[in-house]
Amino acid sequence: MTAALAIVKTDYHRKAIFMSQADKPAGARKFEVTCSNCNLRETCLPGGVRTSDLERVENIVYARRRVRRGESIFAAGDEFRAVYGIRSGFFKTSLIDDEGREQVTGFFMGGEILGMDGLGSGRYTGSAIALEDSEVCVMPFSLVEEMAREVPSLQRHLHAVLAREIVRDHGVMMLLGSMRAEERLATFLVNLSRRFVRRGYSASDFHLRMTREEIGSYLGLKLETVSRLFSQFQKDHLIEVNQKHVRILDIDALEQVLAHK
Amino acid sequence: MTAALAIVKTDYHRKAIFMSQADKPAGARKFEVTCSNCNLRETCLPGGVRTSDLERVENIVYARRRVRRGESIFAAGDEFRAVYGIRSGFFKTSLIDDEGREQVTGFFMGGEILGMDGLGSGRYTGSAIALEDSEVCVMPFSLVEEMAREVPSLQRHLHAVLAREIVRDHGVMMLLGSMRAEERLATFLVNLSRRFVRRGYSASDFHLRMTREEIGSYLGLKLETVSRLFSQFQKDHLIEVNQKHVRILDIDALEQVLAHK
DNA sequence: CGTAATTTTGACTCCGCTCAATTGGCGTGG
DNA sequence: CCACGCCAATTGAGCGGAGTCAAAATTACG
Repeated sequence: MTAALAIVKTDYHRKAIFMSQADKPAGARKFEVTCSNCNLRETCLPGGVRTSDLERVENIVYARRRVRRGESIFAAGDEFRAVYGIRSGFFKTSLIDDEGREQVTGFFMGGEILGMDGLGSGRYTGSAIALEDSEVCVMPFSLVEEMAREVPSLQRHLHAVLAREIVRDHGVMMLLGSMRAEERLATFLVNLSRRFVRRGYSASDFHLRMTREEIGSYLGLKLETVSRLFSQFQKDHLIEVNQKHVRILDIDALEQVLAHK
Repeated sequence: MTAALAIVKTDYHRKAIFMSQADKPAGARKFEVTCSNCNLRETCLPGGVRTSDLERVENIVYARRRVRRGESIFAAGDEFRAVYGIRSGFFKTSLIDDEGREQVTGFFMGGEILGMDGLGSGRYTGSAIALEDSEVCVMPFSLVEEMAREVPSLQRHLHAVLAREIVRDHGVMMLLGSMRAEERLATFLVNLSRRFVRRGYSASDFHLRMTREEIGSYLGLKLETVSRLFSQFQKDHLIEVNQKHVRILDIDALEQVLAHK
């Protein structure tokens, strides 16, 4: 009990330090949904933490923050303070190189974690931008680290989340390094579909939140090529496309696109 | 003192469990060089751990392991038990996809850490293969996690190492997604050069441990293209190449290759 | 020392890029 | 409500960079 109180105290101390305009608590809203009853918990940071520890662990969510479409939750070069769990919405992360070229490094949705790239250097190396109105859970990293020392299951899951990002990146490297254009787009669609399913959305019917240019950047293709491939896939009865709306007609065939070189 | 003893005891317990043919301690050799007097400490896992804690932390190096050129320290699918700090030598990491295509995901040298991709799933997702006779420090991950809970500076550095890998991967994504062939190879050479310098080797004169095919796989190019680019760079007096030996003649010009699209 | 592996170089091909014009969707303001 | 303008997406024509196929040269290694 003493220990628990000490932790709470520390939390408030940290919160005072951490407080900023951008991340201030949204009043009582904070407690409407806690990690305990969040349906995205398993993919998110507190995943795998057992119920008895969860009460303590959910204190790492220091605030919720709403972001509108087009806004960023952090930008390259910003001081690293927190990682963000996506409560709702859709994001892209990207890097800008010296010549101003944008490289989209990923698309992220509910339950996934943003901002881990800042952990090494003390600054975020990329930016995270909302592609639709969204809400994120702000998890000050000093709290995460502190709690991870005390709750092994949280520590393990933090490591798993970091490793998952590394594995994901390696997958993208494989995609960019050794796949042809059609395979890249098919992979992209299949991957999106799987992630939507897991969140209870339709596997075959969804709305793309990103532009052809953003898809192209992510896949190492030009936007015209992406557009042509969508048309091609439609002609081949693999999908139906209408602007940002996609319906997958033949997921097996789409997966076959990957299978035969 | 009691605490210290308890840890030591735990270490031995873990070691007994962890013991395997592949990773068994190489007798007394283990203690020739410890983390304290290892010149690669700063890049490696114990980096940033202060001297007073170092004595405890160096117990995470449970053994040294020699690997000959061509041998792997772990392969995709192997059970994840440890991460490996490179004591000496040179490695590639790679993935094999369903069609048997290899994608080289990175090249690694002294002080760098291998195996972190296994952390999430309990199995390594890629393989690490020595490109020359090498030696690695075996760090059982259960020990690393345990110690990270007790030594905050180790915890922080572990996170930094994981994040560094993520940032590195994002850099490769940018390279693969938005650079032309010459830019890719120039980036690769400049990057190698910088890493050699930091380890006390020549910035301009080095031996490539990998084949043209491996470079090509890493850079998303065919081996013939890599070969042609080497010849091209030589013709332009940027480098001198003779098979695996490279001498950089004009590092500034090489960096310029990146600058102008 | 002989065989296999790696590297280089050439000739040709083709996938994805560039440039350009057109269409469609959507919010804003008259 | 429609007209306008802006941005996103589509589609076409032509080109060029990197891939493919092939052969020769050089090196590594058992």
